[in-house]
Amino acid sequence: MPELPDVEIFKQYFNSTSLHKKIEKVEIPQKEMVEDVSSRKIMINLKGKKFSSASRHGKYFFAKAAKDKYLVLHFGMTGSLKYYKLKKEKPEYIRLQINFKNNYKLAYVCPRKLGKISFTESIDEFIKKKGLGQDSYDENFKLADFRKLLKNGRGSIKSFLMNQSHLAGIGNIYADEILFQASVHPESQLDMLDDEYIKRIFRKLNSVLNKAIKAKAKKKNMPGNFLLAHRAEGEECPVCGGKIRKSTISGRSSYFCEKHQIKLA
DNA sequence: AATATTGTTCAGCA
DNA sequence: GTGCTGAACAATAT
Repeated sequence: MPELPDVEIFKQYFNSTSLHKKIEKVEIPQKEMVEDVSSRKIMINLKGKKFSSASRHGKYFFAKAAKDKYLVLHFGMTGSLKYYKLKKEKPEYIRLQINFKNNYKLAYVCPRKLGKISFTESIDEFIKKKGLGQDSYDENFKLADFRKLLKNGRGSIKSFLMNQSHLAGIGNIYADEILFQASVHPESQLDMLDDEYIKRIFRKLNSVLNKAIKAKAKKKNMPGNFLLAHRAEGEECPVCGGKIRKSTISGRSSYFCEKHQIKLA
């Protein structure tokens, strides 16, 4: 479930396992998943280097291998990272693997192959080329910026929150969660949201991402009033006791409480 | 067995 | 040109 909080946790995991270790070999068994560059280029640029830091923009992950050299990973719907040593710990569906000199390996696992492997000389250029908007979990992202962004959008609030060119990092699960916490129906139209609603959504956007990251993006650690653990038709709303409903918005399953989430349309 | 699934891209349309 | 919507994509779990 890699949305922003998940990728943030992958970054922390990477930082605590894979920095400052010499890279002996890079294996890319799934060349089709490499985008815009050759897999050869990635291997050549990583071999013999050490990762010095990692960063994230929206759902994209960047690992710095040298000055102006970054491995880029996107996790699609099912991607993850695993650092391991023993053969019996080796995960299935490895699409890229970094073998370190200390005999540990970092595997990029992606069963459904909807992720992407890439490489860039400039993170800013990469973000621009991808047309990604402001990162949703950036302390410089303020209410005034959010207001400005909303003015340029049309359609439903949920589609807006999920649109990576407006705001990078929020996907289906967390868009639902933010709107659930803000008591706003996902199909509410942007032009109907007054400033009170905008403030509320923005506050919840921040608090939901914060709490999700504190919970290590794990469902079982999430606060009890989160929708996340109750995403099923007919479930009881953990906030007001209403019924959880499901509908399709922007081609994705949306879950919301029919009782306390108000529809503005 | 049929159905659902966390994301992005691209064609089609307003 | 613009920007939104919905289908397609791959492979698995239930």
